[in-house]
Amino acid sequence: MQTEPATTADISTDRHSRKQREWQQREQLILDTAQQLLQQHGLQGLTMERVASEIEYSRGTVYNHFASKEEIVNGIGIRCMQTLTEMFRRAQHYPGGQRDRLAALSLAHSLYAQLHPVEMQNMQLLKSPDIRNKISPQKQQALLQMEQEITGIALDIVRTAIAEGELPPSQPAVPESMVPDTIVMGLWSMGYGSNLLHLSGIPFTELGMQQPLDMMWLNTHKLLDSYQWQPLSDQFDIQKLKQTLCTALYADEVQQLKQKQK
Amino acid sequence: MQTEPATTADISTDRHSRKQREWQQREQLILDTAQQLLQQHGLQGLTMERVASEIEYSRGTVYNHFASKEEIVNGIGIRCMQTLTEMFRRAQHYPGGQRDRLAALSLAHSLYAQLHPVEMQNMQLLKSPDIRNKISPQKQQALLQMEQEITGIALDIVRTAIAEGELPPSQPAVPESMVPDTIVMGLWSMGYGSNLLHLSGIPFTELGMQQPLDMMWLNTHKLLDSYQWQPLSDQFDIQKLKQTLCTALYADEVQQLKQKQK
DNA sequence: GACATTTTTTGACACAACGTCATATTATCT
DNA sequence: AGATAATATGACGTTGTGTCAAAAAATGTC
Repeated sequence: MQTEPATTADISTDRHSRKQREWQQREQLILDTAQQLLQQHGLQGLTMERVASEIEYSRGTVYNHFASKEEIVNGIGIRCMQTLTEMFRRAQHYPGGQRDRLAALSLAHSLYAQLHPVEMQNMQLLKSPDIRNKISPQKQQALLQMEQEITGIALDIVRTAIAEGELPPSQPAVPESMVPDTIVMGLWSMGYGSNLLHLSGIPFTELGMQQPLDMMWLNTHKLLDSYQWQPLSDQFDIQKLKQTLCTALYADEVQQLKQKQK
Repeated sequence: MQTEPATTADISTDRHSRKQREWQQREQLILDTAQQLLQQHGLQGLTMERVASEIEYSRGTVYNHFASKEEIVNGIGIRCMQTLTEMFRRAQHYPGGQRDRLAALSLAHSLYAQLHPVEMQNMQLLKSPDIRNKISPQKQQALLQMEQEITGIALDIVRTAIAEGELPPSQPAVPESMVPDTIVMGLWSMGYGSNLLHLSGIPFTELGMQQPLDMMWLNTHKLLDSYQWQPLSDQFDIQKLKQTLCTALYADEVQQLKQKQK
């Protein structure tokens, strides 16, 4: 039987730790390769066979790392969440009001979705029950942990806003304890939905509408306004804010995006 | 070569029309069977082989109707949109303010998502490019048409609301011509996102949050409020409205849902 | 009703990918 | 160097796909 080198203890001999390093390095190599295949050829084009031949090992070896294609996709998902988390952290420390920071999360989410459309779309797929069953509980847990981290950042910002008086703690029709959840979930679902609709390829213009992402920024602020989150959007220029955030926090990503669209 | 009987003309001889009827009947039978397989065994469990054996024809025959599993899923998608449209139409004719009607759409969407989780989730899958390529443009068109119909209903309601003065035609930061789009897209993406997040199986309670659907109704109304859509939600009881709409429009669906959760 | 023609159905075939596992290979330890 | 443990390999059985020539059934003609 083959077992993955223990990840916890056992850094005693540097021999072992080297092995471990190599193992993890290959794990990343596999994920790199798989992600590339996913981007270039879609989920269909991502097969264990191709991954194996690409990294110049045999299929069996790949199976030593990931028990199925689904686990690979899960692995890619985790890495996605990691980079998204990193973008969120930048927003979290943006020197400005909490409202700006929260809005920045929204922006980050949509930039990310545009930069990694395929990954984004396939993460959704990971959620369906019959696919979930093919992923070890451990690895599911790892993904969940990232999700937890990300929501944590958002919740923190809202709580700080309340503490600092930007946002009234009590809202009509919402129990006080639920206020942060509700706001975070509102933003999250709106962002999530907009991004997925954007990626869906529905020709909105033919349906007599604008593109979802153009309206998302607007609606995000409308929602924040309705919670009386100061400053309200008629007191500043939301388009300007977007520009500012883009250059201050996400210059790199915007750059990449331009590159990509060219 | 085998060709599908012409769908347009040629009802001349009743012999032909009978054939055609039989053909369409079987098409439905296939979709029925496939949908059932999808619900019970997930997308993995839906195979041409099983469908064929289930309807007691050979695989070849199934391929005469649908060139691939993807086309079957597309077919299921179209039927889903049809029943959703029907639910939307009920909302459209609800005797009440336009705001109530639009809110009813939101409700319908979420009831539907709860009743047909698997279908809902897999419709999203249809949107990824590499799957799209496996569906004939014609059949894609059919799906698109349903989408068009559905957005049409929503847009109509908003326009009527403006005409009747429930909703100010001009909004800060939104070009007047874009107001209906923006509102519809806001609601759509929020509903879409909430529903998908709800189905995602993320254990929100473990992340210290409520369930998405509980907050969706609230946030929907917050959003409408922020557009100054009268009557604002502090002038009536949104929970009460939900109840009313459930019994007046969607008693059946609510019933089914209870059945299902039991 | 018998025969020709067209339509529909069938299942065998070639292919692609999956996941397993006994065996071969390589690295490590003494 | 020889023993032992870790790792990699690829052949194998299985399941599913999509195609297509041939069989079967239905339809049209006399």
